[in-house]
Amino acid sequence: MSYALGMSGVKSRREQYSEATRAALLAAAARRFAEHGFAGTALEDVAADIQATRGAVYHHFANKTALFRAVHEQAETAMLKRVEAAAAVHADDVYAAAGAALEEFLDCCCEPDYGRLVWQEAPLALGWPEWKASEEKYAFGMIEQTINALMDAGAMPALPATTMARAVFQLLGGAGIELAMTPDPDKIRVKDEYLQVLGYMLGAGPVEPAGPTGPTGPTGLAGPA
Amino acid sequence: MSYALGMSGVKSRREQYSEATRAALLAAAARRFAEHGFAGTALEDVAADIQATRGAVYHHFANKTALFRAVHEQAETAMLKRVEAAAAVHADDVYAAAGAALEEFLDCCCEPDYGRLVWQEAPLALGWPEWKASEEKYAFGMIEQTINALMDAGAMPALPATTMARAVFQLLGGAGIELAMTPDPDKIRVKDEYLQVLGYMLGAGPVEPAGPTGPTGPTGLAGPA
DNA sequence: GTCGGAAACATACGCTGTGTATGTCGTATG
DNA sequence: CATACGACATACACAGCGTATGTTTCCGAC
Repeated sequence: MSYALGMSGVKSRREQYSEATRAALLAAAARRFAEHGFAGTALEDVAADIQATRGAVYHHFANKTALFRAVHEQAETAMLKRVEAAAAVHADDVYAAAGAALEEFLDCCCEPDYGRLVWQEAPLALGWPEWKASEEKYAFGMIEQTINALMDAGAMPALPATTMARAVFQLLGGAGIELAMTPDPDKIRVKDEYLQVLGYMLGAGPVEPAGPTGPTGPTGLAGPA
Repeated sequence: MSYALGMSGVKSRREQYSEATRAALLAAAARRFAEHGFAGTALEDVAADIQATRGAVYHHFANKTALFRAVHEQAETAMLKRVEAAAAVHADDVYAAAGAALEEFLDCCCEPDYGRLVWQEAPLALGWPEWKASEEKYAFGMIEQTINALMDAGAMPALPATTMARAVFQLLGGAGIELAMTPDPDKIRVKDEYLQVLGYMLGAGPVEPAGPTGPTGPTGLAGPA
């Protein structure tokens, strides 16, 4: 057993190089996957972007799917971090927190890569079962939590929570993919329209066309009566 | 120009044979695509199901994508026909018609093939832009029509209709895919839960847990106040 | 310091599957 | 009955994944 220093936090030069190429591969793969889709990208090209060969890819990842899995996981954790940070600002107000989280999520989807990667390619690349299991950990888990909080607060009748969460989940996914594919100049408008519609559907009532910093917050989620 | 009889409705024996194999190919492809996905099915296997070779496939269809396109279009028109028939029963009542259409659509999605084909494989096989354009003609067009009717009837505030339709569209798609993947014994329960949730989101208010033939119809869509 | 040894790649190969080009056979038509 | 065309089957070229096998470079021990 050599390389005993690996676990002490000190990285040998070889390890540093290796991690660098691995990171570079991930970055290149993310770009390619987001732009040309999973099936549309050849590992040869990914490797070429790094001035390497497919050998490097297959050294760091078991296969094409594993590479995508890594890219996907990276994108998801980054999103989750952003959304949690946005929600944490309103730790005292459930409604404001939900609204902030919602908007931050939609912003993530405006990032050209995220929507395509997570909502379009992932189910294909990973297969629906694994994709669903993955979302259970990320977006879906977060949504279910929020839904439960809103139900407890009385802002929403006690419907089957899981199915409700799934519906919202799918709704956000649709909005996300739509936003990801919308040309830049229209993004803001479409996003606002989605916020309105989501506010109506979740708040379960007509919503005044509040400005982005209106009295009920950007989502139009109405507080308790 | 020979075969002048082709346009008089009379089919020569050759044409009959040709159409038969074409139809058989479509049927076989539909099964394969639904079961193993687009990327997971080899044209070789599709042809083998017909006791033919890939030559036959490439004779009738330009390429793999074109074959899928034909299968997809067939599934969509069949669905549309069913839903329209279900809605036509309640020609006088907008709410009942919308409810019947909704439930029939979900039933279509319970068909093992439809959900997977249309909502999972189609965007991949056809590419997102073409898939979206296609849905514009089928499901989405129908939904937008219904939404407009509901808005006109005052059952729904005048939100951005197109975005609202897109949201509902995505919602139904999600329900469809979920139902398509749900094991048989749970299908009825999940479908009912979705009907409840959809009723809440669309009717924009709490919904009494009505039975399948309750006073407000199976969707829980409330009539005008 | 030098000497195994292993990690980090590169190179070479086989396989599967698509798309295309060419061949063959039957059938409709003059 | 000869000929042409449609409906396929066969054969081939090529791309892309996965694997097996080198080759180099660094690390650690003696």
